[in-house]
Amino acid sequence: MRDALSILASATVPPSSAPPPGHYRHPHRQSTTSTTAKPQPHPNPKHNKPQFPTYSPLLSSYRRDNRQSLTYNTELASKLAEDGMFEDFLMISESVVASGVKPSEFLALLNAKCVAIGVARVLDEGNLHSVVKMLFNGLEKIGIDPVQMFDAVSTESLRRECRRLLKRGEVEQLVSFMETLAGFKFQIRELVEPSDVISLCISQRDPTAAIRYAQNFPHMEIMFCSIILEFGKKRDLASALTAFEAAKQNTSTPNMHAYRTIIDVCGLCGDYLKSRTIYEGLLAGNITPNVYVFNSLMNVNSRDLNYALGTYKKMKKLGVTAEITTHNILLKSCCVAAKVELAQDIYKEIRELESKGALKSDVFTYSTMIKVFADAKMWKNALEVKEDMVTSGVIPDTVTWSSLISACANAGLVEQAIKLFDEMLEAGGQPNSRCFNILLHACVEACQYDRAFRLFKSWKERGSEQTTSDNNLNSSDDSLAVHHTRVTSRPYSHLTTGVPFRPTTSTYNILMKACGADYYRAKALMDEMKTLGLSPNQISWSTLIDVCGGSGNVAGAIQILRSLHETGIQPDVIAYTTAIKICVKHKKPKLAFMLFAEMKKYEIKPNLVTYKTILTARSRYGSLQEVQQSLAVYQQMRKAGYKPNDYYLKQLIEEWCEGVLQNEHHNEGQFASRITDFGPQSMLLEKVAEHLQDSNAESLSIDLQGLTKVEARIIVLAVLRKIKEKYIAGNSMEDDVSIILGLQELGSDFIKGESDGVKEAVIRLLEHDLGLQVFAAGSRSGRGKGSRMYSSSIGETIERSESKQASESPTRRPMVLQRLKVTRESLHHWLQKKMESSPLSITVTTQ
DNA sequence: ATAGGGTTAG
Repeated sequence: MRDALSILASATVPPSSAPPPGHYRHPHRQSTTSTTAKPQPHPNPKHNKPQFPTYSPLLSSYRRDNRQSLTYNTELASKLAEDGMFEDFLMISESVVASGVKPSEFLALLNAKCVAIGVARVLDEGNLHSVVKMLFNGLEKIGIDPVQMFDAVSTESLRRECRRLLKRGEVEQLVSFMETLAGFKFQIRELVEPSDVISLCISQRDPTAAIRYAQNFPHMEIMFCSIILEFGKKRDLASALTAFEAAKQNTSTPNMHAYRTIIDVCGLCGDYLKSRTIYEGLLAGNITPNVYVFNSLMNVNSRDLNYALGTYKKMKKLGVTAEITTHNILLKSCCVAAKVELAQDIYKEIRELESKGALKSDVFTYSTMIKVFADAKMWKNALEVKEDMVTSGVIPDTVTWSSLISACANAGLVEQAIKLFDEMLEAGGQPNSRCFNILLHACVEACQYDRAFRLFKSWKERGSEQTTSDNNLNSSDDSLAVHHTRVTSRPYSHLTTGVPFRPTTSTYNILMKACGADYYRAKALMDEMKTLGLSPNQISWSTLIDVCGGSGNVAGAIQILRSLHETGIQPDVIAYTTAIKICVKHKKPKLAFMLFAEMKKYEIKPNLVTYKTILTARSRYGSLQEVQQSLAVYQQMRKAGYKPNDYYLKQLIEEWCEGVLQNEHHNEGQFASRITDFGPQSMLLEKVAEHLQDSNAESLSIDLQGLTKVEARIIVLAVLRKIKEKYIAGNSMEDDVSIILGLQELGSDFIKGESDGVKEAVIRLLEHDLGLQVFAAGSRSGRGKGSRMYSSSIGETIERSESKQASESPTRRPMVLQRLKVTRESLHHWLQKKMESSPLSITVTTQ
């Protein structure tokens, strides 16, 4: 009591004296009381009601008489609390308790409503945290349980504050508040819905706050898992991982649930490698993952069949029992990898385990297996699985039926698909949009476009009938069925499904494809889709481009692509590839290349299909520039990591190169080489591309090292063709053409291998076929000595030259880079001759 | 707590 009073007294002394030692004072209050002893309006302008002033008569009277009644003191405390002056409230409270009043007694006498108003006031002032903490600490020190002091009304003001912070998105404030309240044993779950707090943390990408909040709950592990999962759903792997690490720190025993959750999240975020790292972390810590962790790991990595199988083995080795889900995931993995046989083996194994009672196949097992066969177009096997299923007493669900129908659709069996659809209805199955779509697609795949439209129309009509007149269902049902039976002589029960039909964007996309080349019909479908509140997706646009182009309207197709940009939709690779295909199909290679350049401008990466499509744009050789263009595409393709095994381009290059010979009197129409002679790993196209690059224009050196005869021939011809094109364009030859053959040990034959016969083949081509002059030019011997014009007897010349060189150095035979030189003069002569025999070329030059 | 079905380009 004395202590409290002296503190109280010090609060009123002028600023010249020592600052008040009160530990209840927060900085703000301290400054106002120390700078002025005079009354002063509350610093918060919104706060109209003046605070309980330090000079108030109540306090003065208190100072005058220490021995006032308990009632008076509690009234005073309530009043102070009501005005939000909790420092003073605490002083009074402390003095009351110090005078021997039991905290619970004091508490009972306090006006709870005043406390509630005061709490609300303090919270409104915005200095929530420190004030609440100060108050609670003070209460605790006195021996009053803060929770006890908060009745329904004041708790409601806490709750209101929580809602306000939540609405404002003040995560830090809210979570700190929660921590404080939880520290005083408040049931924070009752103040604010935990999922709302977590959601706020997730939306603000604040995993730390979420974890801090979760730590206040007895079942924090479960909350950690939901935090990890929620971040995953937001595709925020980094935050999910932070939450996961925190979860690990907070639990003494490894939380398998958290492990499997983070692994699932890795899958959601597309980072399957990370899931492996996490799993390896478990193994490294000598912790055996449970079956859920293994299932999740296998599922996330199901695109990598070997990994999934390896994990399965590891799991067995560690003594973890695989369950049906584990096997289902393995089947899925096989399905993705299109490994039908392996899937069959696993399926057999499952059935064997089942016969032993170790396992029970479920609807997932059968549906997945049906999908395996559906993808492989093995519809009969798919139907067999259905029989297995029926004998095992497992009821097919919508997904099972859909997969079965899809199996027939993929095999082009419309009738069978419809039969299954009917069977499904008879069995009481409820088709959904996906199922309807599969059936429509079955018709489209089999080019039964009319049928697709008829089905669509009947389903739509049925849908509206059901919504308008449910009572007339039966009569209209029958008449409709009978009508169709008469027209088409089939039982068509699928027209009367009794299930509402809700078309989706996919439905419309499938139907748009069924429009064939009828652009206006496809366009009308797209409009209809929009009126139903469905939005066209990338597939819709690509299909529309395809239909438009297919109708012969290339400009229209490109226009659609452009309009996509204008409406803020980024066309995807497929939209561009489709447009490029249209250009190629309508023999507009320039447009195709323009679109190809455009897509790259928009940073849309071409894929294998795009490259293959664009490379078919030039089916016949044209100008050097055009060949260069194709070759540039080829090089990009290689750079992007696609296999360089393109038949079209090789053919194009070969044709273009051999074109050099077209005007020679021999070789008419006959290629000396065949494209099939190129090895699969051939660097030919790379080399040709290199030689034809404009940057290489002045370099007249051809390196034939490591090439086969056929390849060497193509390269030489390519360079000659380039020279010819340049010549026609007005660029004359400045130098000899140098051909590098390879290293040769002096006096010996060429190093045996692929280069065998290259020299002879090249010389034959140049001298015999083209009538050019060729010199041998070993780099060691120089022009005067080693160079020798080849005569008609090539072999003899070489032999003489070689034996002479050999005798010069009998003991040590150095390596020499063998070269050939084609003289500038003979090239000029050849070009001249070609101009004469090719009037078109002359026309080009004179223009 | 995990697993299965539909539509676009070569």
